Amino acid sequence: MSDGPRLPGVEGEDEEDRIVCHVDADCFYASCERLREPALRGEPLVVGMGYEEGETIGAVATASYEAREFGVESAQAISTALERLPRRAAFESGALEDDLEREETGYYRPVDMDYYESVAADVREILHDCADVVREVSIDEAYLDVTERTAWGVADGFARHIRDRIRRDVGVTVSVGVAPTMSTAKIASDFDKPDGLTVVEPGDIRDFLAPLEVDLLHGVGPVTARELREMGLETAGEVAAADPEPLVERFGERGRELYDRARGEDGRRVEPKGDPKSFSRESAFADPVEAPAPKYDLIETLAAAVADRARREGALYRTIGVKAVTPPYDVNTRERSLPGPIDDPELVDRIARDLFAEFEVEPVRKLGVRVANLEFAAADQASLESWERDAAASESEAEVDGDSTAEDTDAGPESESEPASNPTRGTRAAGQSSLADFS
DNA sequence: TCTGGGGTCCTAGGACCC
DNA sequence: TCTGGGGTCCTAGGACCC
Repeated sequence: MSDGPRLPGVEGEDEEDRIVCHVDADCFYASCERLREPALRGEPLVVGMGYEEGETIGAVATASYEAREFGVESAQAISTALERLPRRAAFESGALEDDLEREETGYYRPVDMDYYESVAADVREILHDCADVVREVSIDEAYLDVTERTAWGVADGFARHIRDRIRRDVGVTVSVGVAPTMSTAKIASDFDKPDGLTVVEPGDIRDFLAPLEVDLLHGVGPVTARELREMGLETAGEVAAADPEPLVERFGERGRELYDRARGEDGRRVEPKGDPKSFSRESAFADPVEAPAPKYDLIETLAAAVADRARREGALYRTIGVKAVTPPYDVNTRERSLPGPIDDPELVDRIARDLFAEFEVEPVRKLGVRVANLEFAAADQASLESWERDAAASESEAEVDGDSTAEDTDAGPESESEPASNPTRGTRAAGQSSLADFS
């Protein structure tokens, strides 16, 4: 497969020059809405989470570029968005003040994940057709290793091909960044949105990154950006030229990473995403609630939803947790780990209630239930009772052959390319693992 | 910024073990 | 009884991402 020319003196795979492509859909949810409702094209459009037609609660999931002109931003409260950009429907029914122009209003739609998923699946198909390795980061974003498919010098044509094919066959626009590393490819895709195409060749990385503000680096949020500025570091170039020691001192391992990324150094290879680490469901009250009953009702609903999700995905969980957000916005988490992995909705409910009891009398704005420490070994309907029943019996054999069973899927690097959410993943041939054991 | 939902990774202290 | 040092697991919180 890799019969291409090798650089002299370069042996290790990690040192090999890769070509990484980052594909990022432009305001994806809004694009999807326009796909099935073409009248929304060119109009200000806001897609709201937890939003329902005519309501004012929820938050902005995606705002079209036209809506952003009015100061609508993602993660904003819908109520704020509505102040800046009133609903077109309200305008047309004459419900708004008469000095408002039609052009000063926009469309609002609730999130419809099932539909967006179906569009994303079409995009994914094209991406997998264009690359040997694809890492899907989220519904609207993926990294592709296209080293074997293109070369520096013609990479822009290859990226254009991906972009145009998605537009033609699916009908949504994406922005593409190409670079030798994941972190720079990501920044490149963001550089020229929407419908952008940016190629950063190996020799140009430092110059490309240098003028960028630190918060454009992946992993730098508001807190880190402020601290970096306090250290006198405003741009990626300044971070790249700085002494890394104070960064490591202040930010730990992340400081080192930050320094590397700012220099365009990133040893990560594009690898398919592994199994999920946790499942959670959460929900907010319209106003803080003090009475215990509605809170326990919500815990029950969330616990059932999470347990159901885990079962559908074929996951066992060993840790159950709750989250309670109390005013003003204090996030409290409690969790408990069990002796062994289970699939037991009753127990999720019981433990979630138990963990939540501490907040029974406090005002609560938001609640969540989570399961973690997941195992995707073939689910055999474990419950705590059955686990305890079996524990004594299996303890001795676990010592002997626990490592060579399906359980070792957790231990190694996530290099196996089995399809996710596949209940057969525990059935890997015994012969394969024994070969690996001796090598 | 007055706050939606679903995730990931890191850190730090304590328990516990050898 | 007090004391070392290393390793792992658990829990809570925080920053960040989309």
